[in-house]
Amino acid sequence: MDQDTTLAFSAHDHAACRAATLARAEEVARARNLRLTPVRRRTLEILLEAHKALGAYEVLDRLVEDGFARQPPVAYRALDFLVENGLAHRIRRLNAFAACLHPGEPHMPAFLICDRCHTLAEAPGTAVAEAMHQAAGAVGFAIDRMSIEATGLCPACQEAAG
Amino acid sequence: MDQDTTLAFSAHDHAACRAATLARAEEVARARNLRLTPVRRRTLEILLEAHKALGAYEVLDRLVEDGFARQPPVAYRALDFLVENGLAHRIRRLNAFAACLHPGEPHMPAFLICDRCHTLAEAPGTAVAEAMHQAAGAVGFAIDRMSIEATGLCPACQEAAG
DNA sequence: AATGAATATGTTATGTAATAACAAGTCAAG
DNA sequence: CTTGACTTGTTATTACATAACATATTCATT
Repeated sequence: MDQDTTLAFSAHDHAACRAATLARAEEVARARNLRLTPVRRRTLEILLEAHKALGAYEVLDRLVEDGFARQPPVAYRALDFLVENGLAHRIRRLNAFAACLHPGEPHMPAFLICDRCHTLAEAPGTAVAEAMHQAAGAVGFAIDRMSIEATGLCPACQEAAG
Repeated sequence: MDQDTTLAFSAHDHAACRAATLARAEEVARARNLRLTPVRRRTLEILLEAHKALGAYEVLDRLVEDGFARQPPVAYRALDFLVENGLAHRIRRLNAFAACLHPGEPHMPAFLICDRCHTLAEAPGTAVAEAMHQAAGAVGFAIDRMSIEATGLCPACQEAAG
């Protein structure tokens, strides 16, 4: 298991973590000629600061604090842009969004959502994705995108819940 | 690959298919002492007739035709009951519901959603689920439930689009 | 049969998530 | 310096989901 995944369930330096991820995201944007405009950049920062999944309207609330208009499209457009470009992920079970922790690296995240503390971990889903492609291939289905999400209890909450 | 999955993407006798599935669902309900009341039974029939994923309000529209009140809880309660008891599935990517095609048989469905014709197939996701449990176990996460969904093109639509 | 606990339904209202549509502004390439 | 692509501002609407509480039904137990 890689380090980042483990980190999601442990205490760590959020500030350093998010600064590094943001820096990597900016590199990716530059390399691909993406326009990381103020709203978009701020939206990504917000997701990184939260370090968990945020609903579009929660993001919007924070954008408002930064002077942007309180209008759903403001948040949705920025979030959609980030998701389209692999800088954020959409968590369907939560109707929420989270910053991608591995921008640039092609990866198929499998999300682990704690029912109790709502921490979100991005586990490496390569094996999962492979099994999925196999199952789909067997019936001739050509996969474009997939969402692989699980709910349950993170290590800490398992202890707490006994 | 099992037969049912293949069937989802081919022409077949919908009427016979849904009658058989409904019969199996009724057996399951009897065996487990579930109360398959009129709304619930009718809701299941509606899902089976559609043979694709339906939004809660689409289900509600059809329930209204059968004399039930046009109130969201009517549809949601019936749908939630069916999902809770494994007689239907919730497709998160679509905010929609579909009848389970294998009621009673424990299974982990992997959903394949065609972007073009919106057909939904329930592929056997055992291998996928296993890979998932492995990935989760490695970080100490205890999975309760998971959703495995993919969008893409079904065989027929690949040809049409190709 | 009476009764009480659990379950299911009827109903009103509200909360939450997401998008349509169009006008106006920005920016880089020709 | 203008054209075309992209981005943003703004209004309004649509879609999805649940809270809360009253009523009724069911079923096991007296």
